[in-house]
Amino acid sequence: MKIPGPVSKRLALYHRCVGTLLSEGRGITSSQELGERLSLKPSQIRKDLSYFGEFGKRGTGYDLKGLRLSLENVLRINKTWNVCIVGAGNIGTALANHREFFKEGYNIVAFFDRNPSKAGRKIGERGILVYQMSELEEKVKSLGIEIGVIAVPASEARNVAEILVKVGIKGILNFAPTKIKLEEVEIEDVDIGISFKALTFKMGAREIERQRSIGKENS
Amino acid sequence: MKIPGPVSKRLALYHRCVGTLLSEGRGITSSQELGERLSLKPSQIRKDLSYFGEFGKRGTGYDLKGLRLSLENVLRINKTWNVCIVGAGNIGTALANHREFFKEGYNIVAFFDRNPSKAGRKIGERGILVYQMSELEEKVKSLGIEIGVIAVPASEARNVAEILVKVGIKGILNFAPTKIKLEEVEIEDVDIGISFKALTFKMGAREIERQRSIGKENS
DNA sequence: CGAGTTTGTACTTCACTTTTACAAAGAGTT
DNA sequence: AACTCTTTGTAAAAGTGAAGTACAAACTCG
Repeated sequence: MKIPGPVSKRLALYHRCVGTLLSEGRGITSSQELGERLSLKPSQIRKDLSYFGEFGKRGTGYDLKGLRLSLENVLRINKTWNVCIVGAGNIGTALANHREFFKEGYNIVAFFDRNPSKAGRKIGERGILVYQMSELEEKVKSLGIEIGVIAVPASEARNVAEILVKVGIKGILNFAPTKIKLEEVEIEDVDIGISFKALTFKMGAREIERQRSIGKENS
Repeated sequence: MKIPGPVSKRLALYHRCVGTLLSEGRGITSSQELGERLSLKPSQIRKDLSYFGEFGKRGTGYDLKGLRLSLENVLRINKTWNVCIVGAGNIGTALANHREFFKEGYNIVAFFDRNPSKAGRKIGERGILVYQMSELEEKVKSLGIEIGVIAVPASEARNVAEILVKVGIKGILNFAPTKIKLEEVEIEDVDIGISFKALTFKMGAREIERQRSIGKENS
């Protein structure tokens, strides 16, 4: 069965919300409550979940612990993923210090950098080692790395992505401001520059709308 | 006229692609070329642009400099936006060091942090000052800040957003792992945790598909 | 002037997403 | 056990965006 694209991000939101509810000491929830917290229609939540099974109990709702487990299976975070970051710059460092990711099953185990003088350094609070690019293939194997984060300039991003594919990486999180398209691997883009521009575009649209409605008012 | 949501992000992509073409020394382009570079249909690009005017020349294509200017008007980056970052942590520092944003019209002018001991420090290569939260209102006015970046833990994010709205901020870029919904302001979320989970979900889906097709092959 | 391009746009079709609506299943009460 | 209330799961309908088609209009170039 084909799963619509946006579902994956919503599932991740559900998982996070379930975690929040659990930490508030709650035991069960409903599609309605989740919908309120996430500004989504309850029916959409039920439909999204129905792609993967029946996790609720009619008349009661969803058992939070069970739902979390189910979502973790669906999202494939019932295991720890070993992650490497290519590019030992600011973004990479920020990621390495974000202990949230480790808690959620993503374990950053190595940095790689084109600049050989960075090799041997330790990055961030957890002191993650920087290796040379030439060591990538060996380290991916020996450390069991399955996910690569691209945190290099746009001009190098495609090249890095191809290298990652070549050494057997199956998933890439791309922070470089460029669209990479490769058949052999899943790529998820995090494009902050585009987000800034989309924001100012929407701010402009809102401003125009505001002025238009004032104009109408006075006419 | 109602503009479809996905259009804003595509416009930002066009703008970036136009910049790349210009830096390659090119003078004109066509919807076909843009389509090839961005993996989009030429008709969609023409359609997106047509929402905002007629920027091309029939028989020739688009003058790159003119198109860039037009896109900058549409995206509201024909001016410099003054930006503040709330939360002087790792993400904030990474943003402050990203000179790309400044080049594109987003000028980070101040940090704010709840922790008073951080006040007075200078962050990043450009030495941007950290102020106390109590100085927010005054600084937003005196520095002409219009955009706020939320780079604090999820638990504080909503509170910070409400403060930002109160002092007159019109646009928020939210890096905290939580969905904030406020009527009075445009909010754009950058949610790295969700991107990680969406990635492993897709990796799992691809794996299942692969196994399924192997199974079919052997039956 | 005529052939060849390429845009801008109207119209259609298609695919996907969201919403609506309701039967089915269970909980709680009397 | 009968009845009410709640909430799920899902089929069907409605809505939305994307893709494809088609073509007149505008421009270039020889």
